[in-house]
Amino acid sequence: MKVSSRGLYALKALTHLAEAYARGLVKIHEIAEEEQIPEKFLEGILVTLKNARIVASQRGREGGYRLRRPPAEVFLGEVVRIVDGPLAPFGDAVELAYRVKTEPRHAGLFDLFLDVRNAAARILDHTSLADLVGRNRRLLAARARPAARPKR
Amino acid sequence: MKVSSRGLYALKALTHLAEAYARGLVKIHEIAEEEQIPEKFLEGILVTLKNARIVASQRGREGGYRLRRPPAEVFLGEVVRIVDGPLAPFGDAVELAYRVKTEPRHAGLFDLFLDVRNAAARILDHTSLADLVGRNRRLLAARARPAARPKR
DNA sequence: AGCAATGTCTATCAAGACTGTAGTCTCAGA
DNA sequence: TCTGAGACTACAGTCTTGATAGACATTGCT
Repeated sequence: MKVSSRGLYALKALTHLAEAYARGLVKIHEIAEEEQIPEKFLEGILVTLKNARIVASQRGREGGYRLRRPPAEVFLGEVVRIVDGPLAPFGDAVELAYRVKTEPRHAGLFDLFLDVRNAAARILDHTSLADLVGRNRRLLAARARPAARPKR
Repeated sequence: MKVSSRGLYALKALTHLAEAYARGLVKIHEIAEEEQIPEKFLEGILVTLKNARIVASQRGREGGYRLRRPPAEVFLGEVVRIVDGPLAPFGDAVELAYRVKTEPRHAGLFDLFLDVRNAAARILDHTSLADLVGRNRRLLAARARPAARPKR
């Protein structure tokens, strides 16, 4: 799997919407400005996310975007798959399983790729936008008082 | 991380060379034919691997390619990094660590990407060509007598 | 009703990467 | 010196990526 600029922007924008979830609609302009994303480019990304039913939009004055589900119910794996395709390092899970059976000389290789995919999926499909926001806070707090952090 | 056709071909070719390690030099033509890789394309890939000191070549009649190290000492992570770049889903490990510190609003995201990278590295940097060949054999054997395989 | 703000959509574009092909050069050995 | 093999250079077609422009549609407000 590879996360492109598009993917990174999508995740940053969704993080923004997650933090603003209680506030309701947020304008593209605000997101673009605060997250340092080219506004027009972000527009296209948000349309993709809207078609995938991750976000909803409201047109007209006082319009904007909002998450369609609570932040705790939007998982990063879903977002990455929408914007950047399958999590597998090569093809997708279905293709890999197929190749394991049809290319016996390299079954081990495709099987290994499946392991890598599953490792990524285990992380990304169990982390929600709410988890991300929490992680941000914890990391920030850890930076503020590094001495208080237990060693590990 | 994303494995391209180039990367897949590289890994297939190296698997071939690993299996033929005892035989010594192997001609490009043989690899291309048996592994179903466009010969001229494979040529370029092998040059890359030669420059990276993974394989060695011999010109002239009776020339060919061979692994420079025993198959048990060539790890897939190394190969993937040479052909397809860093294992991280975005940037590389150094950049991610840097961004965790310089983009506090998204520290959690980059930290998570580091987790994904580490999960992939844990697999790919601990699997050698020899492991791959062994895995092929085990999978093939499991297919030959599926009843004998313990359930799981 | 009409204006202004805002979001949507389509088209387009430039740059670069990726895949694959062709031709020529160079080297080693018979 | 001839031959078979890898090495190097160039290129073309296609796809992907990141980004921009501008026309169009919808809504709120006056």
